Amino acid sequence: MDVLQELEREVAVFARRVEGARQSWQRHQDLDRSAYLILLALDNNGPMVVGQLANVFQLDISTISRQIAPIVGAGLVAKERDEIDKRQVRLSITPEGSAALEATRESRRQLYAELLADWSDDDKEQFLALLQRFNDRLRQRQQEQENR
Amino acid sequence: MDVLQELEREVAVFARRVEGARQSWQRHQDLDRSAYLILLALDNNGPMVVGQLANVFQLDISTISRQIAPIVGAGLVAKERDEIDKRQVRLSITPEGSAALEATRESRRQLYAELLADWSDDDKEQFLALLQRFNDRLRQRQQEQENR
DNA sequence: CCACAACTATTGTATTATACAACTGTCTTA
DNA sequence: TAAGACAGTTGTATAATACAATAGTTGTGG
Repeated sequence: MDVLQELEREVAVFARRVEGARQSWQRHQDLDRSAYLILLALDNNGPMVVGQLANVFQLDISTISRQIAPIVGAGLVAKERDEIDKRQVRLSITPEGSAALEATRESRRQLYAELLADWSDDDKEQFLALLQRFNDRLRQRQQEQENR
Repeated sequence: MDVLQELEREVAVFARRVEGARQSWQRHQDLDRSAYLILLALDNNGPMVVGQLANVFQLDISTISRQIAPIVGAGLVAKERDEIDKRQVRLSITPEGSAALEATRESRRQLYAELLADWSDDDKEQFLALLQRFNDRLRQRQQEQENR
């Protein structure tokens, strides 16, 4: 068996499946994918400007600009011009945003608890470690591609 | 550290990243994602009808119907009405389709060889096994959701 | 046995996520 | 200080998807 080929295939299927599952998984009150990821980033890193988010997600600034509109409208993130460089727009998570993030996070944690109910702690930790390693590698590669 | 929560997050990032990487990874002659996955399925399972493919990928029949048009046009899959049930359309991979699939597969195998260059064989096998297990679980869950 | 309901696939239409282009306002530098 | 670089927004285009309407085919209950 060619492990690389199998892995490649499994990753392709995985991406497709996770993507497809988005709609059906999502409970009504949950944040949608882009909002969730943006709030996660702001929660993790503290306030960020639009371009930084675009960079993190490897998306066009215009895409982020559009994705933040509804979550700013909903009061989940605050938007203010940077005082030092007035071109930039600084985004920070609000208390309401934190609450919404926590709710969605909990809802998803539940889902994963169910999905991985029969996995040993060791398996879960292994999977997490390998996924993180793979993600780091992908991030690194994307950086390289930019600087070329 | 909450392993489930970390895992959930890592999966979300992973899906986003793999999705985003699609364009930049894809060499010019390679099959696009939908063509690649459809040819993989036909190669694996033998001839299938449109509805079966839709079921495998959890997509609407109309979506598959549209996705097969270009690959039929390119001669990579053959399309014929089922003789027994003339409503159905039977799809099978052609020799050209097999060749195209093999080429894309090899190109991706190369990419993965590079991405995972410093992984031990053991790590790769572990990751593959865990991914497969997770994918199986997702498939199973989607089945459950349908029958409800 | 046949009319009508169910099913398969296609095509029309709408939505969503995305990128690129044009533009505005701000900054930096020669 | 004028010219170019930069950050973000908004307009427009494209791609992937779902749902609705339709056409052709099959199965079934009176």
